[in-house]
Amino acid sequence: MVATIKDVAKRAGLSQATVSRALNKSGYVSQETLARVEQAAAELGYQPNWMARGLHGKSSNLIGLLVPEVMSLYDNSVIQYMTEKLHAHNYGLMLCIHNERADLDLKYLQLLHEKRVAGIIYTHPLNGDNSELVHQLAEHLPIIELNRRREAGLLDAVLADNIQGARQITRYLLGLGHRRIALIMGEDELTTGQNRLHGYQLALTEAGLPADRRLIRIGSFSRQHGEAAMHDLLDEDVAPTAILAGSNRILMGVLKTLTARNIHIPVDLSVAAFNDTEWLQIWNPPITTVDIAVEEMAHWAVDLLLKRISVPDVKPTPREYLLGTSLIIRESCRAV
Amino acid sequence: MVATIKDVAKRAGLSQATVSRALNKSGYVSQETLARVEQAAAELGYQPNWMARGLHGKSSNLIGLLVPEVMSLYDNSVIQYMTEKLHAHNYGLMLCIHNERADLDLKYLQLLHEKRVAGIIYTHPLNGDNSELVHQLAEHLPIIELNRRREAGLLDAVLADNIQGARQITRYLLGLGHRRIALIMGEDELTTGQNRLHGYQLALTEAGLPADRRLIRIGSFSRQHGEAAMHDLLDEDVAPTAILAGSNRILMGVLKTLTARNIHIPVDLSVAAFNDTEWLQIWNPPITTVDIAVEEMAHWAVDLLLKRISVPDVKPTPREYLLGTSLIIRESCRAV
DNA sequence: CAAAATTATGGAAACATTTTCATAGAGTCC
DNA sequence: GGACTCTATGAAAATGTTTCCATAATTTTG
Repeated sequence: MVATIKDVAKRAGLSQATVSRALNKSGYVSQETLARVEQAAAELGYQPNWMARGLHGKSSNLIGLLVPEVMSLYDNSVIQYMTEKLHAHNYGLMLCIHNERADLDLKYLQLLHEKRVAGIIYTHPLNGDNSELVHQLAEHLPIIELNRRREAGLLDAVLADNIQGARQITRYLLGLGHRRIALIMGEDELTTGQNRLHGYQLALTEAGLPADRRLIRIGSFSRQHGEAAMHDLLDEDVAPTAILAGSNRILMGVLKTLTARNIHIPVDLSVAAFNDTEWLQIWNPPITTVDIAVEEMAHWAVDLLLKRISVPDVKPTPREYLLGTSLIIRESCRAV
Repeated sequence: MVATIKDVAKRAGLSQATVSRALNKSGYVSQETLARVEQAAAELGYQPNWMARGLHGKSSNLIGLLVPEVMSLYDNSVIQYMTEKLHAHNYGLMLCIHNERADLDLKYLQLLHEKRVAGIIYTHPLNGDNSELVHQLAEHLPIIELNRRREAGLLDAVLADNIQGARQITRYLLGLGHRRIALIMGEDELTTGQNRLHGYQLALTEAGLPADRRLIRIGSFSRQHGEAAMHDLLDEDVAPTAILAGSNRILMGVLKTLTARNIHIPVDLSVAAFNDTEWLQIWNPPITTVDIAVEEMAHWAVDLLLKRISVPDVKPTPREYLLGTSLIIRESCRAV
């Protein structure tokens, strides 16, 4: 049988209340009493029961992380960082993966609510929209939007500066002499896609180039879309000289098509991507990409969430962190 | 304010007890009452409070998943499946990532213990060994070894049949006419590496071939080892005609080296791997590999754990599930 | 030196459930 | 037709904490 606070109290010859205060360093407790409590607790190997603890304040010591998948952006480093940081603050991390599906997302939102998590770090699914529920929940508990957003200024958010990133890499390609740069992008409803498109167009405009409709392929952030769009682009009268793949998944499709058509990077075509993965370094040739510091993203998200939890504010002014992007130049783009 | 069972009871004109029974489908409840309860619950948007629920039985409704990383084997599908299944049984999943480090692993083991998790699904870290603590913990709560094991027969385990898998793919290469098949493998302390080596040797022996020491490169499951070992093998007097990369990380290193040396797969060299990832399909040429059904692995692990939790047995006979492997033939190996 | 503030502790309520016990009507058995 | 069993429900206990309220002792303030 595991020791409860009652057992500690009995052993120390004190009341539960005092033991609780001593252990939590809340109210007044004398030095001597504190020592007695600590010794008794140690002797009994007492560990507070997490559930009973959470029962009172009505939030558990859990925070929910609801994301589309555990790869690319949400890979080891992000999740690892979050786990570690949260554990250090005595929070557990409850991971849910909605797999871009709104129905699963909904289920998990409810679940996290039921589990009375203290807060949620949330990435919208691509297919479907539960933001109504999200905003509703946000009235009771802090929610941080991570990496994606549907509407600006409503919730706290930690985002990549996608406008800047897209502009940066498009400029780079323009600098190499490319004039027909195609953009294969995913869903348009989210700021991610919108902003990347925006940054791309911005760079073109700055260079005095018109945005050619046929070079912009908006579909989904999927391998299928990347594959099909790439085929399509190659079948155009005037094929592009550079491709900007809007995500890792899209990139996979692009690469698949190029292999199938026996088109070589970068001699026949330059390719650049968004976000970095180890496989992009391994690829022959290594792929140039725009990346963000994911650890930093994780850091801000957790930090902000913990702050919101510790200083409850009924209607806080939404904060927004915009993460700078960095261009990782490899060998997949050549000058023309 | 969130609705409690009390509110539901009041609205339905019943007692808390009846509502509880109705919602949990435990004791006797009439059809009519059940309907009333469900309607009231729906109207109030009632969600049971998880912690009050867990307070009763002495274990939290959490189970711990302690794994090295969230990629390759432990990717979306595995974690997604586990989350879903566990949630369906009213358990939460607490994810911890030890990143192959024994010190982190230790920390998380203690943490999971403190949090009174009802059980742990556990994958040993490669660097270092906490199995003593693991066995100690296993006396109090069910622990399932996942995918890796240090010693047979002590704990419940869900493992891939690595002997069979390695044998299968080695046979395949032998069938293509290869006689000099190199194996680049990781740590030897875990059954994973041991068994894959064993299966490899088994297939060679069956074919009446001697196991050439110089073709076996045991190091770590890392990209670095793959890279170095591949270089080394190519510098041998008689270079191998086929490479068996012991993990995805090792494979990355192998591919990197081959690119650097301008060696083409499969014309110059055949390459096969263990475990499947989307990038293996994308690679040019797509890489042949031995894979296991990860969903099945997740399924057995969760199933077994839930069984152990529901039927507590002080000293259960350890169960072992061995998952069959399947050979996924792509285009990275050619007949010689 | 009296009043007020601070320090220290215990008793009991509160948290939201589940579970046990009690009660009682309705069938069923012999 | 009495003894049982089955069905259905409610009251209350139990779970392990934290927090609120009360009570004193001690210290500070005016």
